[in-house]
Amino acid sequence: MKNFTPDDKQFYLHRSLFCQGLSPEIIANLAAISDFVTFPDTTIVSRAEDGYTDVLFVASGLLRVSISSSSGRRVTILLVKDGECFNLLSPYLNHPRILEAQAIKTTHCLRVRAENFIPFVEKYPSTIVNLLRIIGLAFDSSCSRIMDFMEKNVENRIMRVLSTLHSKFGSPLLFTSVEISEIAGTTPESTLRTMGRLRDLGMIETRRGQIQILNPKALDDREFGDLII
Amino acid sequence: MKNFTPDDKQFYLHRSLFCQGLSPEIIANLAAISDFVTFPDTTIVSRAEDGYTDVLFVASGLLRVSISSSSGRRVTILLVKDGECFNLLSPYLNHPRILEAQAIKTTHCLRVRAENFIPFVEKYPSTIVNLLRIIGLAFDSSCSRIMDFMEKNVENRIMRVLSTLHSKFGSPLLFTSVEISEIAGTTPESTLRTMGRLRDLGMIETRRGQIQILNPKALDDREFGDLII
DNA sequence: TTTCCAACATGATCGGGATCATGGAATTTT
DNA sequence: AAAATTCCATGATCCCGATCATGTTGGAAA
Repeated sequence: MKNFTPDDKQFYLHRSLFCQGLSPEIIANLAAISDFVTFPDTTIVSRAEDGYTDVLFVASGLLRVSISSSSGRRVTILLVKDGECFNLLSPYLNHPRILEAQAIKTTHCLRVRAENFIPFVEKYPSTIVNLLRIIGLAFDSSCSRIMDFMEKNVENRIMRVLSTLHSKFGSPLLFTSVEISEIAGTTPESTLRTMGRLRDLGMIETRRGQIQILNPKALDDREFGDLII
Repeated sequence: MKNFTPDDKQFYLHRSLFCQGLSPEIIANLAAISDFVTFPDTTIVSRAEDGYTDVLFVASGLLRVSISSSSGRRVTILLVKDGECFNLLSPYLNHPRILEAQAIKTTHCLRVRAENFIPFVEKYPSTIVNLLRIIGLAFDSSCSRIMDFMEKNVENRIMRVLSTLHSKFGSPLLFTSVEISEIAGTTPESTLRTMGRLRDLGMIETRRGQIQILNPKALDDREFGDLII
């Protein structure tokens, strides 16, 4: 990837969620304390408990934020795409975190070190509104997932995941049954069985590694608010 | 309850988590925009989707923050006791939320309206650090719960809940099996069966409405980080 | 083209925990 | 004191979904 000028940085930041509505001056300052980093596909960005505190603004590519258990099972919490950011909270948390992040495409990011991010936010408190809105939505989504685990069966959880992915990434979805199962919190077998049923019902079409959503509305379920992946 | 002077307000705020390390000037300002409110036992403080945006600093009593499903099941997300706060995020979220809050003891709070809270934080950006730390811990706890649902059986979840409640409220715990089950995300029957086993193992003692934790360490489980209730 | 591997598909089994049911014990109310 | 209510306790059943197993298909690599 070519070298990036300050203008390039501002270009990317300007279209990020975090910077919506912020003044050019603030964005310029954020650009000044950021630098470009590239994570090739499959790179592990951060591990659980490793104390990673950089804030990343994704310019292109995709990061998977997940948690792994000792039994080797992984749950995907978030898929961070261009315009979104990762690790906004870590600068403020001294405790090591259980989240881990991996690039699942070649991913270009703007990186801001915690020691620069904290003073930046304090200097420009108008950024707090966006910051807390982003965090708030993530928190509510997380609560929503807890309710899904309590109340919804595998079929409903997968329907919701497909619907959410569809509105975020469009169609067709380029995910395998393993990836879907890690998001929905189930097994690949159950995912395939469920998708088989949905296919029979004419709600989706599947090919190897891709899923066409034919009827997004039928998959929708807002009982516990918005799900964010 | 008697009338409260500004000094009383500052006294309570000073010992709250949110105000740790903040200057007296900031605390005085927060006191100035707050007013005392009392919620008698069983009062519903806010309902899902009702757009409640006041921030509450609990001075005494207990608030239960929970989510209910259409089938009538309730999951307890947080128990907010003195020194803790409720609804820090709502001022920043326009969407109605799925959380609901109820006083489960007579509860005295300092209340700050959203329209005063937002300018307050912007005026004193040093509050952000505490704010984001509190939110961050809650978010991580929420992720931790998702993992618990995925990986842990009812027995382990209940052990973890008991251990967490014990370190927060001390011994004996004044909770019924219904309340424990709503925190652990299971049924009262499973809770009683599990507690029966724990009793046989000599880890707890139970009486009607109270639980003595005899061996807190044996109940502890930190695989997915700290649980916050 | 053959080999190899990842992904898809589906059957069979098994168990954890929800659900239903029943009864007893402790408090509170009348 | 009797009645009513809430909580504790435990047995019986049943079902969803994890797990194990086996086979197929598609695409890439050798």
